[in-house]
Amino acid sequence: MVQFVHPSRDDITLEGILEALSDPMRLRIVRALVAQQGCMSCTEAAPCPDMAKSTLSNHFRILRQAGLVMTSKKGVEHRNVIRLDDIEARFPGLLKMILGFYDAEKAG
Amino acid sequence: MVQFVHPSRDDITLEGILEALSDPMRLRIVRALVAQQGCMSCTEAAPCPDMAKSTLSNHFRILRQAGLVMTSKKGVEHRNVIRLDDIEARFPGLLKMILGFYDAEKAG
DNA sequence: TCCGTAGTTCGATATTATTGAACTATTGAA
DNA sequence: TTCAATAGTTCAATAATATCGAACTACGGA
Repeated sequence: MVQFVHPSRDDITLEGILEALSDPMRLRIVRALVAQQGCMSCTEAAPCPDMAKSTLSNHFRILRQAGLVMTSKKGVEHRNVIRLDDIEARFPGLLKMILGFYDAEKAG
Repeated sequence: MVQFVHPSRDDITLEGILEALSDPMRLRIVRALVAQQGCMSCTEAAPCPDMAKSTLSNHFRILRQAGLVMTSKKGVEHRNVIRLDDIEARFPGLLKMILGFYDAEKAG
């Protein structure tokens, strides 16, 4: 049985957040999770369909370790939720600002 | 004669900024440059004294490419300045917020 | 019980970062 | 001028990290 380790709110670091969000694929995953306002399986939140499962799994592991994502098991799939409250408590406004700029850039 | 390439303001990307700031050493360099409110040589802004010159040089190259730092040559040394205005124009509030959280974290 | 699905883990390869050594450009002193 | 010292870059080799496919685990349904 796979058990996930999530850092407590206070153990979320700026370095971890920046490191996690510095990868374009992970930024897209986080973007999708925030937009969803609920949980998504890993495959649902996948940033591109041709990415290897193992790579996707690794990205989620990094997002979990950074404290950005909380994963629980539900049946055969994993339910991933963005830890909005914890991130907001730790770094108020940061995620919203980054995603805002991200969206603006994508919108052109 | 070494000539430096700096992206124009509009070519500064969020991805580039996040990528550049996701490295702790580069974040410390940027921290120092902002605090200085003026130019610093590479060695002056070095995040730790035992870092290899080539590594330090590479970090500055990444910061330049991201559009965070502007480097000009003055005599035997390089004058590095943080591109505050350009970054603020492109991503208002972002750098200030990140550095604010960084300082808060360091203050413990 | 057996098959399909969703993810993880593992070992190998590909990419990226770091390093020391050699090099360039500039300054200052003999 | 010439020589040594300084600041930083470039290069080639190595160290570290990311990606991948294959094998594996766990669960659900036929």
